[in-house]
Amino acid sequence: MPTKKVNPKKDKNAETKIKDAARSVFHKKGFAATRTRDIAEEAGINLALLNYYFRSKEKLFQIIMKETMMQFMHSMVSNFNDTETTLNRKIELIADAYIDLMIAEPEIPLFILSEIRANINDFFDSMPLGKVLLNSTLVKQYKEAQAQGVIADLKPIQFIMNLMGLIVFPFVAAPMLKKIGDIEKEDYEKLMLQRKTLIPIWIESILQP
Amino acid sequence: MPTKKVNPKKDKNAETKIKDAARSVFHKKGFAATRTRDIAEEAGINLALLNYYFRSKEKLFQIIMKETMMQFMHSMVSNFNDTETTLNRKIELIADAYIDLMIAEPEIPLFILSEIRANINDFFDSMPLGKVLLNSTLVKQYKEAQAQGVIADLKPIQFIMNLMGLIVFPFVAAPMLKKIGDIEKEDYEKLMLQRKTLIPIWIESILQP
DNA sequence: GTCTATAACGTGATAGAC
DNA sequence: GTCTATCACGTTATAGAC
Repeated sequence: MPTKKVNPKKDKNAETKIKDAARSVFHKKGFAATRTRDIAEEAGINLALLNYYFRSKEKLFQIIMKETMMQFMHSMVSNFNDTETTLNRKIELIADAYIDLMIAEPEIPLFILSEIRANINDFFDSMPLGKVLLNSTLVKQYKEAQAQGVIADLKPIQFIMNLMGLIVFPFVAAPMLKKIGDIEKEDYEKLMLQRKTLIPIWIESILQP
Repeated sequence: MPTKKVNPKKDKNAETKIKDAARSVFHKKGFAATRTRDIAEEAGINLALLNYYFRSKEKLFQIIMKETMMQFMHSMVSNFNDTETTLNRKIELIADAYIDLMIAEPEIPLFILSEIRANINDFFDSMPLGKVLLNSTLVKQYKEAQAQGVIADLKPIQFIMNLMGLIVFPFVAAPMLKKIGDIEKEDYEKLMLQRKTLIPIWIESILQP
């Protein structure tokens, strides 16, 4: 059995190189602004190989889009439906997981929002996200807490908007906010890490009855 | 002196029709995904007229982008720098103005965020938004309140992220949130109107020391 | 599997008649 | 000012040699 190579870049075959490059370029520029030549160049392969392996730009994009959505939704769905954790703890875990993900891949949220708008039905047809969130354990616990009167009377969807807005918006608007605040990348990440602990506190104070 | 026509669509000349169509299509699809033929069709004019009046797609886009940024920044800068209003009142006015604007033109926030990312330096070079917000009256009042210990110790930029996130995110993510919550356009607008009064309350409770 | 060369197509832009 | 016809170019995709 051959030992795994140490350098992860060196032992990648052409197909993997193309996919990785495609992910990077699509995430940064979106479908329409991306040229297949950009991807080939970034991957360091011949342009014809892209079509050889993936048939078309469209098909390659669909693969990347699907994987990216899955990656983004996965921790959401699993965190939202954990039956072992309290409401407050879930909020901590969600903030933690998403901020880590977006520090690692800051292009993802704006990519998803832009491409979903361009192609709204394609994705929701193939993944019935529809009722998943509103039937989640998190929302059940939220409604229960409301019935007990321990949190404010606020629609679940408003609560989710607040939670996601506080978590995601600073990443979606990062280029603008960095300019406004004259903040370097490393300092911006520190601000985001602070928000991991602050957001659960803020959400709690918002929900005070 | 000729009386103004009643129907605003009928008396528009070709140049105005093109600009209005361009704004609409660019806002919806962004620069890269927009074809000049889309604009011409939407405007109901001949494709050649677009170049006759605006020279190029690029030039036309720059005009739209500049106007849109101005529209979006205008109420921000003026509200942020009003010396007659208290901090709490400013937050109310900002939420009110922005939610009204985005109900009227829901495509604007995602358009701006996407195109700024694609073209980050072009815009901030021509409009020195840099220090405008952090030197604003609002931020001065915010710091003053902190010095007096009446609000929590939280960096101004974090405060602005929260405020903007709570206001803007539901519009940026509207297509996704509508699907998740199974919400129609009119009901979604009602939720947004509720947030006008809720956001100032939430911000206040977040800032509780 | 990988390359070069080129076909096929879409899009931005213009020439020139009216 | 407005139109038709067309050019010029960039981009996606493929044929065919190796």
